[in-house]
Amino acid sequence: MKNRRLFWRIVQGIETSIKSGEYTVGSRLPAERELAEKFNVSRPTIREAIIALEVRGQVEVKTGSGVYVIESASLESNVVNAFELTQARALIEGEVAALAALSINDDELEALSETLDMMEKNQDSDSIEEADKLFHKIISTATRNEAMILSVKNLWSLRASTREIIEDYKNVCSSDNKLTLKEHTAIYLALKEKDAAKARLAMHQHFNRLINTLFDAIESKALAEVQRKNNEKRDLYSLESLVKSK
Amino acid sequence: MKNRRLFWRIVQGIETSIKSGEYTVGSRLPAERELAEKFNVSRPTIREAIIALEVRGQVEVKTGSGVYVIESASLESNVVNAFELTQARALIEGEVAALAALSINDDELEALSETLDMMEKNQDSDSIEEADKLFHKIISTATRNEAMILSVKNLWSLRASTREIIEDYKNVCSSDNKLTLKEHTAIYLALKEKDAAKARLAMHQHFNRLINTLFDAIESKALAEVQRKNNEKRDLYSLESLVKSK
DNA sequence: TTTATTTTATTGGTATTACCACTGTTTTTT
DNA sequence: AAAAAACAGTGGTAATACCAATAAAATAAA
Repeated sequence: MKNRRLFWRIVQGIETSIKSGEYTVGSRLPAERELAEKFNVSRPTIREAIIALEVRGQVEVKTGSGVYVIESASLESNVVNAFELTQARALIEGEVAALAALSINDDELEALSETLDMMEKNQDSDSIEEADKLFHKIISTATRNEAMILSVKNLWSLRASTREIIEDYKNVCSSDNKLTLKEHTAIYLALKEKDAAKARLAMHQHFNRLINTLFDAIESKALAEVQRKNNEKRDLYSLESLVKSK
Repeated sequence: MKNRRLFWRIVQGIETSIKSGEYTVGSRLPAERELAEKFNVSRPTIREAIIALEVRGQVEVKTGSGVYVIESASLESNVVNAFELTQARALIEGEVAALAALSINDDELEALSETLDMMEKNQDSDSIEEADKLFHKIISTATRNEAMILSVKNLWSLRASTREIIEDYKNVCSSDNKLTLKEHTAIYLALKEKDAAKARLAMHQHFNRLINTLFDAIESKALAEVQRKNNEKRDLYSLESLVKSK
């Protein structure tokens, strides 16, 4: 997890300065020579950091003028909370399951079955998360649709990107891993029957339970004010209004 | 469109070398000093290019050892064809429409209506594409779910990333823009009624027609051998087997 | 001979310096 | 007052040197 190379430290430093508002959107960063002095590194190192920021789409470099902070720079990732992510996963992976039911093969079914065993035998949270990840990955692969696979992958990296979400998920999964196993099994059976509608439904139920557990987990540790907001949102993120209208 | 800064040329050069198979996946790139000589630039410039490639996730740098090509580096973009993309958009944006139906407001409905006008009045393909893009973007925004919005955005950038897909889409959209307008209107009306199921269905029908048009367009210009393959795939990408099972 | 250790060459990591090209401002000229 | 020229500041690139980590080769030990 350590940033070995020096320029990553600079990237991090500049990023936090952008987030904190020290360098406002659209404004110019200090000159490379100044930044070099400020961070006590050489100018090439500063340049490397700026290029990394540029490739990430956070700054824009104008020759002869300066380095400017792009608008929609930093904020994007943090606005996604665990509920939004879970709802998105429910809807997208629901369709993924339905699609996979039509084209999954015996090898993949076998691989799915193994992840169930893995989840049943190992009780440590790392192994469970590993099995969980593999389970969903196998199903997305079974769709034979690279665009769907990429979408699922993007959602997963979104989950991994935010510390807050990681925390929330960890609490939920490790506590109720028996439920998770049960739901995974239901999905597996639906896929085995090649029943698209049933697979979609099972996937929805899996995530719907996850959403409710998330709410309970957060409520149990949250302040009263937060509770109010969540109760208002509970309807918003619930799948039930969507499911019933089918 | 020109790559002003020198290191972008190097990035491009190395990328094409990776794609062409000159540098195979997992293998080591030539040393920085060699690359500098090969491209006739200085070593710092090579380093900048490598950092850009690293941030993009195409290579991995191991201190003291070398620069290695990441596995999933080159292939991703090209394996997604127009059919896969359209199927994925159908399924995901179908759910997006259903979700949006529950939370869309009057301002957004008004904005949607304007895109319909725009598409009706302007007949040039650029304006139509602009209106199309805006239409789908407004709906995704109406979900109030950043993860869904991001997913739609990712699919759009996937569309823009592959020249082949752009070509295919351009043929379809400009030829049948009256159909597109009609289908967009149906989606709009369903959203106005706040009918999630109807919105999803309308979105599915929109993309299902697109898939079929894509097949026809490609068949009309393709060779006999390609035709055979496509006919086999037609079932695979069709939504009908999914829709009927609901 | 096999294994462990040391040496050595190679590679990336960083710093320093210098000079160029581009940009925006200031000053000078018209 | 407007246009042109000079200037200072910025990023762009190059060259060089030395450091640190790695991996391969040579050596020593078993």
